[in-house]
Amino acid sequence: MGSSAKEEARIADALCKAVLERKLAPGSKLPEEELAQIFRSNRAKIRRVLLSLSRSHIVTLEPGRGAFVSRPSPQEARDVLASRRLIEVSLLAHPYRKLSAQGATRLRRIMAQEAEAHEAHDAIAMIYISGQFHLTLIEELGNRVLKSITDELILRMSLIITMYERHNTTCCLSSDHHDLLELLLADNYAEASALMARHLEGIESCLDFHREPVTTTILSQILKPLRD
Amino acid sequence: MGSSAKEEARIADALCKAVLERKLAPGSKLPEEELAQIFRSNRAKIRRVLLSLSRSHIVTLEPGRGAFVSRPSPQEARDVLASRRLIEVSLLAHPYRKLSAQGATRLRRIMAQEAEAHEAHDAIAMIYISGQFHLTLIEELGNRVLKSITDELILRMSLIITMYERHNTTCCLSSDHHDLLELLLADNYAEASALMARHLEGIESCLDFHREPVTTTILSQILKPLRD
DNA sequence: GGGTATAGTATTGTAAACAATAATGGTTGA
DNA sequence: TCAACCATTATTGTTTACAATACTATACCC
Repeated sequence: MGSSAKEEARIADALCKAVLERKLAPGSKLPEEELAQIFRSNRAKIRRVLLSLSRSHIVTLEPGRGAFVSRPSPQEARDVLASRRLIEVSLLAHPYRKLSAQGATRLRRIMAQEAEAHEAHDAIAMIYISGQFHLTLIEELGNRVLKSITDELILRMSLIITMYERHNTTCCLSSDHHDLLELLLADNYAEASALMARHLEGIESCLDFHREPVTTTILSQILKPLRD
Repeated sequence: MGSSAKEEARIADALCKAVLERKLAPGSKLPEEELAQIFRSNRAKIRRVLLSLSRSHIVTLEPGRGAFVSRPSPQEARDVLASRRLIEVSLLAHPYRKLSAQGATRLRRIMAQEAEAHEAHDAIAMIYISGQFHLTLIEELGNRVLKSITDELILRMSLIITMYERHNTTCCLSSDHHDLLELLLADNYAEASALMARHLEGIESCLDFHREPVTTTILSQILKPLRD
């Protein structure tokens, strides 16, 4: 049975979600045995998952020392941000196809969740849902390849924000998402693209690459609730 | 010693090069034991390499059946082409930074190699060098993240061309590369971007997604010269 | 007291044997 | 002659034990 690949995907997803939700700090050690116990799995599977995540630049494998949550350098951070901006801004300016009614519905649904999380002051949920908004937008106006590329970029950006976020800042204004959808529905892609540029620049302006990032190496206790 | 990662990179590179040079046909079986012998390695390392390549969509792992060179579907092909077009065209229109003198030199050197291969009627070398031209361009005007993204897209495109190329067509006119460089040196990025769009569309126009692709499952004999 | 060396411990890396699964070929019966 | 079934073979998947390496703590010397 092909449940092995499924199980590995489950573990990888749990780890990615932990990164997205800023629970796994960059630099954290990821011991194989410990992960195997947490996910009720075995070292071999964990090992494959870590190899996969290292290919996505989420995890860094140091030979002989083990796996660590990646710590993107300021240069890598700038490159990731610029790449994401290039893709999203360009796609909005020259969409692969126009936003369908169905697509608009999907986006609205996500925005409703976003508002809900906002009401509940659930910052963690908001980060995740915000990512989903961007990804859905790319899938609707673009294609799946761009989506999977951006998926990885968003994950890497999560690490970047955790490392370099300036204090007392609130990233990713949800009002932008609302305005964005309005512009798309009005077929105003030029303005939508410009707004997206400002939106992403807004996130970037919350970063400070000079600050030496705190390396809160969180113990894996935090992963346990994410098992399933 | 960290020679293990090096060795795996060597094997992965050899396989990627074989894909780039159209020697490994899409659909070809990649038996673990055979690869281990060819590369004088062992199954464990081959296994990790195949897992890595599967994450890059170069190889498809079918549980219980083994690894195969990927066979991108027409839809996936269209998505890969569109994504690459988006990235390269947008980057030329809005480059991260202008082409430096050093960058121009790098590109000229690659174009010289291209001319050389053209003289020698070495079609295989030309494909590889042409890819290098595009990648260098992205590295010079953009950044490393975009480069590595495009690196993967070019590899996937190689599979796509092998599968869907119309007969009697010559893809990727090298004269375009020459004109492109001239435009960049003249600081005419708008025209360069337009030329890149035409250039990539030219490649796409050589494809025919209706044609059922020939599955020349090449035996791995062909890989042996690529061992080192 | 601090720094270095060393013994012990924990973790990662590798290999090999075994189990499970899918492909192959031959046989039998209609 | 063809098709279905079964046995054989080959290949993949998993587990285990072991080897190598890096970390930790203690003791010893300067």
